[in-house]
Amino acid sequence: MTQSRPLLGVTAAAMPAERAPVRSELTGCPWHDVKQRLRRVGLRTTQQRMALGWILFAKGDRHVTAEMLYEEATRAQISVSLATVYNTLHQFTDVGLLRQVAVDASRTYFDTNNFPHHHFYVEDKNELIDIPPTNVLVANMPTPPEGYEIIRIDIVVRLRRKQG
Amino acid sequence: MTQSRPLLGVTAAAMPAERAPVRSELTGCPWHDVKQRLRRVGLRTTQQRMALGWILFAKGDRHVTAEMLYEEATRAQISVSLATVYNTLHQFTDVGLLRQVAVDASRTYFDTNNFPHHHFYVEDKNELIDIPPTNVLVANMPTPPEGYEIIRIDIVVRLRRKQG
DNA sequence: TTAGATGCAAATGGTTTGCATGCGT
DNA sequence: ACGCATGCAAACCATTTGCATCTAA
Repeated sequence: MTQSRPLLGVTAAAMPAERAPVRSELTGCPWHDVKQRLRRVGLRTTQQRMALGWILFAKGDRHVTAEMLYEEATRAQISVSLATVYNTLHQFTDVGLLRQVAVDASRTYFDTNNFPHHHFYVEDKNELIDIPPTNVLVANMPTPPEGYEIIRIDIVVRLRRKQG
Repeated sequence: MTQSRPLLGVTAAAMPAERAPVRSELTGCPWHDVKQRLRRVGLRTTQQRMALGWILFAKGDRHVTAEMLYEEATRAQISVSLATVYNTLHQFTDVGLLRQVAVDASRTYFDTNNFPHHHFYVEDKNELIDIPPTNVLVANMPTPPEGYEIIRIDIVVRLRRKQG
C-alpha cells in the first residue's frame, strides 16, 4: 500500500549549489561570470561554450531548444555548429547548469532556471513559462515502489487560449 | 500577480464518459466491448483497429509506445503496419480512448488509463507506472496568464533505483 | 458504392556520431 | 604538446506522408 508524506516547497537544501555563488565571485560582468560558472564545474572555457553560456545565462531565465539557441547564436554572429550546440546543451545539463524539460515529444527544451519550479506549457504556441515560485505547488508526495527513490517531481500545467 | 485556487482531486465530472459505459453494454467479452468502444466514438470497426484495441484494452491499464504495440501485434499474428499503429494510436487519442504522456523526449508513450492520474517514471528502465488514485496528488492550481485556460495538469515523479 | 482505412516506401526532422582539424591548458 | 572541443556530413531513429489499394457500411 502506497502512503503519502508531505512534499515541502522550495528549501535551501534543495537549492543547487551553483545558484548560490560566493558574492565575491560575482562581478556583474556576464562574460566573466560565465567563465566562472564553467570553471566551477570543470568545463574548458572555449569560445563556443562561452558564447552559448552568455546567450543562455545573461538574459535571465529562459527555455530554449537546440535549434532556437543555434539560430540565436548565428544571428549574433557567433560561429558555432549545431552539433556543438547539442553537445554544449547536454554538457551544461550534466553539470547542473541546465535542466531538461519534457513537455513535447517532438522537441527537447532546456531551462536555464535550475531552481526547483514547475511550468506552464502553452500548447498552441509551443511556449514554456515558469510558474512563479510565489505560487508554489504543494503536493502529497507518494512513496515510490520498494527499492526506488524519487529524483524529482515535474509538473506541467497545460494551457490553451481561452475560447471567444 | 498570480494567485492560487485549490485543485480538486478526481471527481465524477472529471471522469471521461467513455470510462463509464452503460452496464448493459458490457458483456465481458473483450472483442465485443472493443467494438462498442469504437462505435461509441464513431470509428469504423476495422480488423486492425479491433485487434489493436483488443491488445490495448483487454489487459487492463497499460503504457505503450508505437513500437511496443507493433511488436506485440506482430507476435500475436496480427497483420498490421507500423504506420497504421501510429494512425490508430493518434485516432484513439483524439477521441479520448488514450492519453499521450510526455516523459521522455525520445519516445511517445500512450496510456490506456484515461482516468485523471499521474505517473512514476523509472528512468533507468524507461518504465511508466500509474500513481494509485488512492494516493491522489493534491496541488494548488495556479491561475494561468490572462486569456489562457488550463487543459490539464501532468505530474511525473521521476524515480531511480535506490543506491546500495 | 464510396468514403474512409490500410500498407508500403519514401520523406521528414530532431538528434547523434565518426573522424579530421582546432584550440585551451 | 596533449587532449578535449569543434565542425562537418553522414547516420540514426521515431514519426509522418503520399498514394495506390482495400474494405466496412
